[in-house]
Parts: sequence; C-alpha cells; structure tokens
Amino acid sequence: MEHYKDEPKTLLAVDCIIFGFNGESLQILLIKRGFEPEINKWSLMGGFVQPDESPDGAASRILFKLTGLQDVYMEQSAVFGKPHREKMDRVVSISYFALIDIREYQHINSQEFKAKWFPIDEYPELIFDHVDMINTAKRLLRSKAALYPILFELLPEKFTLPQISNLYEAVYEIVIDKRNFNRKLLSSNLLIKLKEKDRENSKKGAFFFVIDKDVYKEHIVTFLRFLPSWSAQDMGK
Amino acid sequence: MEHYKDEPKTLLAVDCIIFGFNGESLQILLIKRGFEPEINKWSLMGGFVQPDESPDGAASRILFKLTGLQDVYMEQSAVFGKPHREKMDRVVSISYFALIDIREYQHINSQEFKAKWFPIDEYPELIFDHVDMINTAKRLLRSKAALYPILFELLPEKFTLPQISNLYEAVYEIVIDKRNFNRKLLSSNLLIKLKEKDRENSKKGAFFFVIDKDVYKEHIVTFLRFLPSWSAQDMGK
DNA sequence: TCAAAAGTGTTTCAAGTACACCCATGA
DNA sequence: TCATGGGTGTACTTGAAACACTTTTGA
Repeated sequence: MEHYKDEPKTLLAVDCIIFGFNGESLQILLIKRGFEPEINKWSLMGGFVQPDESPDGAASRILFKLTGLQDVYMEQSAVFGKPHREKMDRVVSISYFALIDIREYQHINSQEFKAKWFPIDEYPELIFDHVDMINTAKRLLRSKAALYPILFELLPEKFTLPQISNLYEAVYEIVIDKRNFNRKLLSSNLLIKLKEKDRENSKKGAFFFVIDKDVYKEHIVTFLRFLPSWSAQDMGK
Repeated sequence: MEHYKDEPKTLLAVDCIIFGFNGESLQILLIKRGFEPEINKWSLMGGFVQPDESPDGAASRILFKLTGLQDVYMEQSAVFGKPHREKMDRVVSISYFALIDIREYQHINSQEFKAKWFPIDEYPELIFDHVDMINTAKRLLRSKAALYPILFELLPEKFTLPQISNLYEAVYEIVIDKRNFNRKLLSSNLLIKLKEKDRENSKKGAFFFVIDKDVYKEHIVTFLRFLPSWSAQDMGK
C-alpha cells in the first residue's frame, strides 16, 4: 500500500541551537563531534529523525540527550537543505532553537558529549552550514522576543530587574535606559516582586521577581513590545 | 564514502500555501488531486524534494508548475512531520507560503491542474493536515506583515490606497480608519503617487501608487507597524 | 441630481524618550 | 567612608486614536 515508491528518500536531521544566558552575554552550547564525518570538529548538537517520531520529537529527544532537560522552550527555526551542504551524503536538516536556564544545565555535567558554552559571537569554526543556522536562529530570536516575552525562558525562576535588562542588552546588542525599561516591564503586570534579595551580584542587593504565570500565558498570544523601536533592526523572519 | 548508511531515510515533500487577493477577500489556491492517494480530493499544491534541488528550489518549481509564475515572494512556513500524518507512507512536508498578484495568475489558466481560488475561511475539506498548514501560514503571514510591508506582494504593481486598506482589513479581519491608515502609509515614504487614476472601482476614481523600491528594500529589514496595536492578536510564530 | 466611493484636518490622549540623583551595603 | 550597583521621578515630544464633512463623476 505504498504509493510513492518511485519518489526519492532523503536523510532528515534536526540540529539544535541551544541558547543560554550567563548574566552577561548570550551563549550557545556546542559539542565536539565524536563520530564521522567531521569527527572532533565543533558543531551544533543534532541527530536524525526516526521513523516513529516527529521532527519536534526528535529535537526534544536530542536536547534531552545532551542536557538532561525536558519541557524546554523550543521552536522550529528553518530548514537547511541545499543538495551539497554535507559533502558526502544528502542530508536535509531542520534547525530548532531552544532557550534554557544555563545554571540548570551546569549541574548536569554530561560526560557523554564534549560540550561547551560559547559567547554568541565568539565561537570556533563549525561544520557544514551551522553558522548560517545560528545566524538565522539569532534573527528569529530577536524578532520573536520583540513581540513576546520569551526571553524569560533563559532566566532562573527567580530573577532580578538588572538581570532582565542585561539579557535584553545582550540579545539585541544595545544599551538600555534602565529607568524606562523597568517602568515598562513593571507596567505589564507580568512580574511579581518578592521580599527576598539577590546579594550575589551587588552589595545593596536586588529584589527577586517571578513571572505571573497567568498573565504570561496571555502575553504569549498578545502584543507587547519590550524594546524601543530603534533597536529593532535586522530581525529577519 | 557514505557515513550514515544505517540511518533511516524519509520522503520529503513541500506544500505551497498560495495567497492571493481579489480586491475584497484573501484567497488561497487549491487543486483537485489527479493522483493517488486521495485522488480527486482538494489539497494544497505540493511535490517531493528531488536529490538535486533544495527545499526552497522544490517549492519554487512546484509554484511555477501550477501558476507559471517565477520570482514570487515565498517563505518557509513550518515543517509537518508527525509519523502518521499520511496514512500509508511516512512523509515529512515543509510548508511554504507564497504571495502572488491574483490577476497575473488569472491569464495563465493552467490546464494541467484543476485549480481554484477559495476565500481563506471558506474552502472545502482538505487532505492530511493541510488545514493546519493553512492556519499556521495565516498566523505567520499576519505576524510578518505586522512588521514588514510584505502585503504589497499581493497587489499589482500599480495600486490604490483603498486597495491597500481593503487588503489589510482582509488579512487581519478588522475595520480600518482610512484617515489614520492613509496618513501612516504616506508618512512612510514608501509610496509614489502617480497622475493616473483607477476608474474601474468608482466614479470619482482613485489615484494609483507604486512602491518606492529603494525605500521598500530598507523597510524589509526595518521596523514599521502598519496596524493599530489592538489588531495584533493571535499572531503565533 | 443623486448615489457611491475618494479624499482630507484637528484635537485628545497615551506612550516613548531623555535625563540625574539618592540609597543601601560590604569591604 | 567609600566604591559599587540598585533604585526612583519628571518634563518633553512623538505617535496613536477618535471623529465628519466635502469632492468628483458616471449613471
């Protein structure tokens, strides 16, 4: 009962652009490949889509394999499929980007893969078209985050106002006026102030906040601009 | 020199959501399938990615085959790949959306396919998950068009102000205040007013405009909101 | 002359932007 | 006590929104 038996089949892969934030700069998680081809070169974490799983499922599986994390914010980014993007085999790859709290990853300490965090614009040479994948994901991240408050996925559950503004400054490579930014943020009613303070990063200490989950869900399908319009250049897709 | 010979291969298809605008409502172009499976049912125009072409190339080829049009605005929408989305075979499909000037299509009159335009929310039952594809593409179109002036791709080269506002009203299903909308549009310097008038749609006639191509290219990578913020709900990706 | 669509201006209000100082604390 | 980062308020400017009437012309 197969109908398409004369049609060509292809290898279908997924590659994950894993974003993290260390408090200062936006980072990506790369691995040193342990298999051929291109063994021992740096690359994105990837793998092949299996017959019994969807591409989204494959991406989650692969992210879990590397980081031990589940239920992570993840989104399809783009399909890369030029005939000779890999030299030996024809592989079409779907790229995904994931946003994770870098600190949760750090106590995983995966032995299986040689993985390392790199600043978003200071990483080693990568195989195939993985640089294009990263650039596309970066544009998509900026574009999406200009409309939706997804960047909170990069922060721990409890975070401070300075952390958020540092994050936005890192993602967009801009300088933010903290007074205006904080006001806009607070006026969204998205944040709940805790009594507790973070004393790690300053002497005075900065108050912790958490997301108001109900409001957050609404914002996911609503318009909210967290950035001044002049910062929104080159957002791609 | 193949490295991945134990990995599974899959059929990889593309499906095109072809948007057109008839002056009143947003339309999509559907075909009646001339082949098994699901012969004689309505569906999106699609086809398989060939070994010597990229997915983007496949989408362009398929669009050309149906419409005779080339150099059309086209964008990757999303990948659909649940294991059993087609009953008999495992097919992963990349959906694309295209924006075409419906009038250019109309003098093509393709005999090869039984194709027909349908209003965007009034089309027949479709095979597989093509309805999901259309909904995803619709959300993406709205989201993208809220930031970039891509909807002009749906209009003829010369168009009138009432045509543009009808188009935005159709895409977002809103009612627009023409005075505010026209002012915003004109203040973008994106439009060049011609001396000529369109007399087909009214007695008084409406002036034609064309896009200022240089400004247009800049807007493609710049921020410009053509819509009131309250209209921007449910824009998905 | 009238019906039908095109085109035009002003006021009000909300949001964005620019800008500078005091506060709390640990070293 | 001082160096460091956290936090707060106001005036100004720009853009968004609400709103109604006149113009043109073919039938």
